[in-house]
Amino acid sequence: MVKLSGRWMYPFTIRIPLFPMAKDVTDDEVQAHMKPVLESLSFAPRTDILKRLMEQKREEREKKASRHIQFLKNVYLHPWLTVTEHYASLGLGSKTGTRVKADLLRWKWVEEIPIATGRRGKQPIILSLTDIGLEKLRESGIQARRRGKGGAKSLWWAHKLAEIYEEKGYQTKIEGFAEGKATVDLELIDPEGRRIAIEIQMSTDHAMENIIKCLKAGYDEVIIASEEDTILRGIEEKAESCLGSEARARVKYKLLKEVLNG
DNA sequence: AAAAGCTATGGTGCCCTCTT
DNA sequence: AAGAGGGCACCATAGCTTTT
Repeated sequence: MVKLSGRWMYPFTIRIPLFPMAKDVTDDEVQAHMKPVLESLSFAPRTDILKRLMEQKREEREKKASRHIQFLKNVYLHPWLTVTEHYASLGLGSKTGTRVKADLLRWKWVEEIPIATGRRGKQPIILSLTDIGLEKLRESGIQARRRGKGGAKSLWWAHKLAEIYEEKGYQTKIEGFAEGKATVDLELIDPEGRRIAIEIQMSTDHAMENIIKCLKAGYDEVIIASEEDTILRGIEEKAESCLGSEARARVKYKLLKEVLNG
């Protein structure tokens, strides 16, 4: 019984006839003796087998890689999902999901971003595409645009807050990926029909533009929300000097974790 | 007030069975 | 044999509570 690891798919049997052989036999004599025997045997050229094997290996690799690409695509399309939510939405168990994620991290296709929720327990983790990851998506024929770094985080907050407010009976609308459009991160309509805009600020950048944009759009209330108190204070300070008292009264400043847990 | 302990929450690892 | 997947124990963490 012969089994060749890796090069021949199945074990096979061979028969070796007993043949008394003189000790001083030459190679030529052996070849001459074996020639008619070898010619009578059928054989498959090894190149075909190798081709088939390589094909099979390639298919396996592609199948595996496609799972990684699927995961990557999911991260791109739903950047607000946490790690385990990604697993669930892809139908991966925790084991498989963890493995795929570990690969993506090892290859530096994605980065982990923990979120300080202000709640007890481990911080949920979301994933963000790296430049390499973005390139991989494009190589796979998926149109993918570069998105801002704080993007995934603010989307997570927007979705989480939307969840919270929906439970309280608000209508909610989350900003999509509309390019260049002046939309707010999260739009709320309370049960009485008051329109509220929530802008999630990861830094003080563009804060005043956002506030003015929302005020002009006619929201009854504008909430500036941030993870950090220092950011809120910084924005508020600017607003104090830029806005009139009427406008100032419509703007509120809240810590994200307090909105989430309050 | 600092330290230690508790606990809810999110994520991970091990071991097992089943399938291919 | 290797991979998939399920079950379950375990780890890490941060806020809360109790002890010192």
